[in-house]
Amino acid sequence: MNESLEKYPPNFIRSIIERDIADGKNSGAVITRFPPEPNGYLHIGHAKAICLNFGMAKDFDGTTYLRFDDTNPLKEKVEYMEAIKKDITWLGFEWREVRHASDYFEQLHNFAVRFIKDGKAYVDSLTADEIRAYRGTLTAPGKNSPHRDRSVEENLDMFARMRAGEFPDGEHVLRLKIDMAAPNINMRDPTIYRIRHTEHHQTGDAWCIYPMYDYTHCLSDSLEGITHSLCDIGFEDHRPLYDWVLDELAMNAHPQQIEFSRLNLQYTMMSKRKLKLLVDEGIVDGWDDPRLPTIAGLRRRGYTPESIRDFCRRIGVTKSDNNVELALLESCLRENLEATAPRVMGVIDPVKVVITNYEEGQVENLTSANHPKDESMGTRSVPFTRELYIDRADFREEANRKYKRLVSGSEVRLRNAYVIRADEVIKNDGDEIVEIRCTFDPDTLGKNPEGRKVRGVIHWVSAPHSLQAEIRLYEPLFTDDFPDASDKDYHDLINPNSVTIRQGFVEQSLESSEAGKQLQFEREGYFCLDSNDSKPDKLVFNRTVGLRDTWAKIEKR
RNA sequence: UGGGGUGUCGCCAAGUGGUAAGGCACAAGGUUUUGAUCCUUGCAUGCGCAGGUUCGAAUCCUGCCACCCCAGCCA
Repeated sequence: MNESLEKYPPNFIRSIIERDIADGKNSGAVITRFPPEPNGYLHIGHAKAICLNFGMAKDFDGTTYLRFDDTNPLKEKVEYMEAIKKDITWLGFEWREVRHASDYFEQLHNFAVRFIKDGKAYVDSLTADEIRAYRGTLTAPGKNSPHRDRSVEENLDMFARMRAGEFPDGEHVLRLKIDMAAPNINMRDPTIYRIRHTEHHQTGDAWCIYPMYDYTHCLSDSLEGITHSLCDIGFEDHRPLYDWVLDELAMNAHPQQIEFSRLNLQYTMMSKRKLKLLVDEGIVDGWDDPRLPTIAGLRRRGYTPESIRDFCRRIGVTKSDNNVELALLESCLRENLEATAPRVMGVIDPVKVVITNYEEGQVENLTSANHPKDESMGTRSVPFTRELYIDRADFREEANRKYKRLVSGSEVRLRNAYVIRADEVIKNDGDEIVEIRCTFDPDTLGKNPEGRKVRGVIHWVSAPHSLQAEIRLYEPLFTDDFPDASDKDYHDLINPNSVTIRQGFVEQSLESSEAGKQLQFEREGYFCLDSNDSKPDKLVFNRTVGLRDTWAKIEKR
């Protein structure tokens, strides 16, 4: 993929950065950060943020920090941090440095003490419920806490004792003293520290008070010298608080927070909380289940980093609500795989074909191109024998002229091999076809027969040489196109056919295929070996995505 | 009902006062030993609605309308 093509097309964030550079703001530097909380796996919505943060910085010769927003030890795990790093790297991005919000705990604490000394923060001893009641509502102003006017000395003393562990969880909090009547609820004396007697995955038992997001994020950004702090639109009305904290502290660096809208993708959900439920309830196979929109799931399914980056570029960056069609993601995938995936043959729903005029025991090694347009991908040898498998959908006893496959009494081309004619059908007691007896025309290898036109081409494998394989076909996990927006419980929206298991046969050359390597099963779609379940003696393939299927559309009419 | 946002083709999205890019999807045709790919063509007298300013408005002004987000000691 061309470097310049990888650049983001025009968008409002790019415009802001360009203007800042032109104005000489930040001496022309562009420093961004990707700040995930390690409380779950990354999904395609995060990919949008990753591509934006890393991509934008790269486009302007800037750099990007990976910062774990680890201010809530109750929900976070090192396992998630490792998974996040792996996913970002796999997507093709390099961070300048890994940081943690917890790296700044000491500085954050010092700033808090400064706020107290300046009379701009106080220890509140109301319960959580009382704080909520005092906050007021969307339309009614809040009331001042009775503890709001504690003296600086008392606040200092109590905050020190909070840190020293003298109080149980929930007994006190530290709040900023702003304005309980502010129309923006985020400005009604936000809580910035709470007591949590919990071990932290990075700082161990060094702390029993932990700073909250709004307070931590802006200061972490400032301390790192972030120039453009890109976040999702949910934080738009937190921006006044972001700016307030930095202004009150007169921080040297005051990053600019810019909000963009989250990705909404058809037939899936992006909420980390709900994804975790799907995993915890066993509705899916784990965070890397190929039906999930997680980066790990997409990877296991067979998606490529290039296709995901391309997708993120094509969906653009705006502040408007969006409902992106799955077809766009799939189109990016197919475009990438069309060019890069070697072709092979695999039969998903096999039925036996016997070529009655082909000598028993004979084996011809036919040469097949690995790609129809890219000769550099080379060729491979595919064995042809008397007994083959073809797909059930590629044979009909009767059909009209639109059907261009094998029909009783007529001919079809076997891909990369001969033209055959169907002579006889053998069925079992259940009226199910068990064998199709055919004859082949030996003069049709690499050339068209004389005097007649053969319209169809179907794929096949040699019965004695092919390898048995489990093939997993996927459909969307949800039946509703935007399950997150549905009124119904998500359990009632699960697609019962989200995975279909088939026992098929694939050509011999796949014996040594590696997990995750993309292949095209000709006429079927793109597949890869499952990284978790495939074994040398039990191959398991995931269908990443099917080929565009014009025939299915015609047939539907 | 307070505050903050958003409204350009079925979906995404450029556009920043000079007469509606592009992609996906869809449709029609051509090539083809993948009903794939590729190629060609078509697809908004119109930019939430109504007024106004202007020679000229998706872009500026006014007033409406619709939708989304916010009341964690989560991020």
